[in-house]
Amino acid sequence: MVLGIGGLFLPIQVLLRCSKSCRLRWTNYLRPGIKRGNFTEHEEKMIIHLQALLGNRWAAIASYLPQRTDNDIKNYWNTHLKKKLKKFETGLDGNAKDGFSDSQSMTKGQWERRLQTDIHMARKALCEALSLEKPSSLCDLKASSGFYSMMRPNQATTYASSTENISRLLQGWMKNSPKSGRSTSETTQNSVNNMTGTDSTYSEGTPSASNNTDIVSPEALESLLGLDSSTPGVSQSASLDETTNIKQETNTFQDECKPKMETQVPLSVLEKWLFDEGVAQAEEDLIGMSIYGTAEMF
DNA sequence: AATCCTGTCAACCGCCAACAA
DNA sequence: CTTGTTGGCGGTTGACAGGAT
Repeated sequence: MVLGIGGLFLPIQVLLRCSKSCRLRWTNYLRPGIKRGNFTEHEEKMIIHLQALLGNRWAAIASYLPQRTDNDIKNYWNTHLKKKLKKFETGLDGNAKDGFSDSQSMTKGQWERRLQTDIHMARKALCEALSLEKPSSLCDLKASSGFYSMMRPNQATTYASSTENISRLLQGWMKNSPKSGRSTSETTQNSVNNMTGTDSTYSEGTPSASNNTDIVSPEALESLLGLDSSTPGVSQSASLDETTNIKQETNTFQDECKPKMETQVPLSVLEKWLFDEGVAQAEEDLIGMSIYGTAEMF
């Protein structure tokens, strides 16, 4: 049903929308330059990274993906990525065969390995950022339950409160990633500027942060992040050179974060499985990633 | 063909902060 | 300072489409 007004034919719904709805529809749907559907792998990786770093702060995440709306990213997270992480988590619970048995476009576990590498890179950037920053923050963080707690938005607030940290952290990761439409520093600063306004109180814990329900279980994410000192899954995923670096960085980080951590987390099912799969495939994937990384630019 | 189930996504809702009167 | 308005944000809902039974 349409109504004609002064030569303009408008859907009846338009007339019933409040200004707020109109704005929303414009920003989420009508605004020119919006890219819709079919998230690229790099976008997916960025979302995963940023979600891990920022929590469910979709507007902030969207600022790094100029062509995507926060709503779009939020939907994509809720419908696709959360599911993938869940699946991954299920796999860690000893039902790996169920988790990975599905025939998907990617080969068995490929996505997970990539995700693992992605998160590792994010962690690497985090290490760099933190090692540059006051070490005392690490002590605060280690007081809580390990690295995962740091990544949990409600507890990560201690860390996330420092916009400098976020900026540095993201720069650390993004310099390893295909450049986006905007330059890294530009987008980072932009986002940081966006965040400083409302997030100055973030360290105190915002409701949205504390209400975050998209949290993968500590075990799953710690394993994903390769927290445990024996991280074959991660090191197997990296090329030799990078493996060395990562190992060093990992050790550094663990030394800083969990110096007294003596209890070795046993190999997760996934890690065992990754171990079995061999280095070759992992390296192949990683090479593929770097190729992808340079090829698929915005 | 009909029904059920599931996935997707635009839109709505409520909360909060900024701003103006 | 108080109150009202507006805009931004994140969580959630509901309509719709497509596949499965």
